[in-house]
Parts: sequence; C-alpha cells; structure tokens
Amino acid sequence: MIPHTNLIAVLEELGYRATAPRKAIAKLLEQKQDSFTAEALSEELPSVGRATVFRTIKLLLEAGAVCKLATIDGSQMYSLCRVGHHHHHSVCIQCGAVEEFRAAAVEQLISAIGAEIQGEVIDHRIELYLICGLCPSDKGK
Amino acid sequence: MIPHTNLIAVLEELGYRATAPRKAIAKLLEQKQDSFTAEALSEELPSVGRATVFRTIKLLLEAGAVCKLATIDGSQMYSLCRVGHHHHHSVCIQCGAVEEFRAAAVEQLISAIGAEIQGEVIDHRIELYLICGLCPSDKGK
DNA sequence: CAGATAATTGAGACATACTATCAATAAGAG
DNA sequence: CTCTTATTGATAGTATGTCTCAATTATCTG
Repeated sequence: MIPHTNLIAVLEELGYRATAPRKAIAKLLEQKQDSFTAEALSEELPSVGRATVFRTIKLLLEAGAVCKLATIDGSQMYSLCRVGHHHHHSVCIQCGAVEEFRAAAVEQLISAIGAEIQGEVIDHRIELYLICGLCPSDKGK
Repeated sequence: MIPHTNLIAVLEELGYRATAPRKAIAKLLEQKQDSFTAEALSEELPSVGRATVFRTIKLLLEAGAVCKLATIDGSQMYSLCRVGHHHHHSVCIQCGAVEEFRAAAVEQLISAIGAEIQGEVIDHRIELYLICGLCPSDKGK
C-alpha cells in the first residue's frame, strides 16, 4: 500500500528528471492531507516558478498520483492520491480534508445503472461532501 | 413534471425581473439538450452582453434550474435541469448530451457509505461518463 | 400616463486558473 | 567533463468568470 508516497519516484518511472524544483513540490505534497489549489501550492513554494508548479501538478495528475476533484460549489482543487487504484473522494466542506474510499457496492451499482441507460458507460465520478470528525458540526447549535 | 422548462418563470418567482436579455437567454437555454459553457452561450447571443449571460447562468444555477457539472477531464460545464429534485447526470463524452437520472439505490448506498465514514455527510455528486446511443462507439473498430 | 425608484445592463477592467513561448540552465548519459 | 536534451522561470496569452459604474429599463405609485 501507500504506493504514491514517493512522488519523485513516480515521475522518474515515467522518464521525467528528478530536479530540485520537482523535489521541493513532491516533498510538500507528500505532507498534504487536504485538498489544495495549484495557486496555493505555488505560494507555499516561492523559490519555484509558478509555471513549474502547475506543470508538475499536471504531470502528477497524468501519472494518477494526484486527483482533480470538485468542491461542493463546483470549483476545482487537487488532492494527493494515496492509493493507486480506482477510488472516490470525500471532502470536508469546512477544512478541505480529503479521504479516499472504495466500495465494491458502488461499482456494482454503477454498472447496474449503466445497464439501464442508453449507451456505453466509460467512467464515473463520485464525490461525497461532509463535515469531518475533526470539524465542529452544526449539530450542537 | 418538466417544472423548469419556463426559466423566466423561475427567475420571476425569485423576484428577478423578466428583461429582454434574460428572455433571450432563457429561450435559447430551453432548447438545449446538451451541456454548454457560458462562453459558448454568450457567443450564440451576441446581442446580450457577456457579463449578463454569466450573471443569468449564475442566477439559474442558484435557482437550481441549471447544474454545473464536470467533464471526464475535470473541466466544467453547465446543463439545464429538467427535473426539480435531486438527481445526477450522465454525460456523453463525444457529443456532450446530458441525461438526468435518479436511482433510489444510489441514495441508499450513499447513506450506507456515509454511515461507515467519519463525519456527517452533507451532499454528494455523481457523474457518469458514457458514449450515448446516438454516437458511434469504439466497439466496431 | 408621468415620474420616482430600484433592478438590470453592457463595456471594460480585474481576478483566477491555468498554458505556451523561449532563452537560459541543469540533469543525466557517455 | 562534455554533450544532449529536458527543464526552468519570466512573461505573455487563454479560458472562465466577477466587479464596477454610468446608462438604461422595469415596476411602482400617484
């Protein structure tokens, strides 16, 4: 497990060079539990050019080590993927913490729905929005 | 059913005025079966200011008459909602046609997953990507 | 119908999230 | 160490919106 903790190795396996800027980005990303925007990441790494941050995120996205996901309001952000296989995300709408989940039942259900729908289902996307255990919920109000 | 076919009525119910630009946007949108971008809509309506097109889409989005959804590659687009209640979308990755679906099983499953996950689930989003019946699939290759 | 009032519009500047260009630099192979 | 090529950073450009503000237009009120 935890196959994508070494992001530099992921890039090297794809034939990309292990440069200092990429190492800095990888190191920072590996510590992130939460979702992030490319812009914010760039601000955290003033020594690395903005374009390089965006480029590296894109490489990691293509490598499957990072996922792009939608917030509850439809805007977008990234999240480090800790598992290598197909999965979905839950996002805390307060702190942005991202968890990954995978449920066999989901996949079964999707294919069942696919059977009822005209056309050939290619892929799907599921996001769960929640208030995580560490954030104060509104229940106490 | 078909509650959101009259988009102007939706806006009026919320206290917004039925102006000529809004009527033009509404008329065009009501004919759309496919997903669209605000930019494309604006280009189709050169007589209406760009800002007004974006503003009106935003109003309809808040009114629930239009949904914002993600394409398979993570970019975003809009789609007219034909049903008023909670639903999900399937998007043809070739022609952009959007269908709405609602499956009780999905909602049951989501709440079952919610019970297994730390935190309080607030909302969810599901998108199915497919090649619709009208588009040539790759099967014949 | 004639203002008065407030919402709405359009033009354009600004904001955000990227992508492309290109000369300078640095990684890695030999 | 040197050569080759990937990579970088600065900057300009693109895509998708949002904000500002003076001018316009809907609706209200008499």
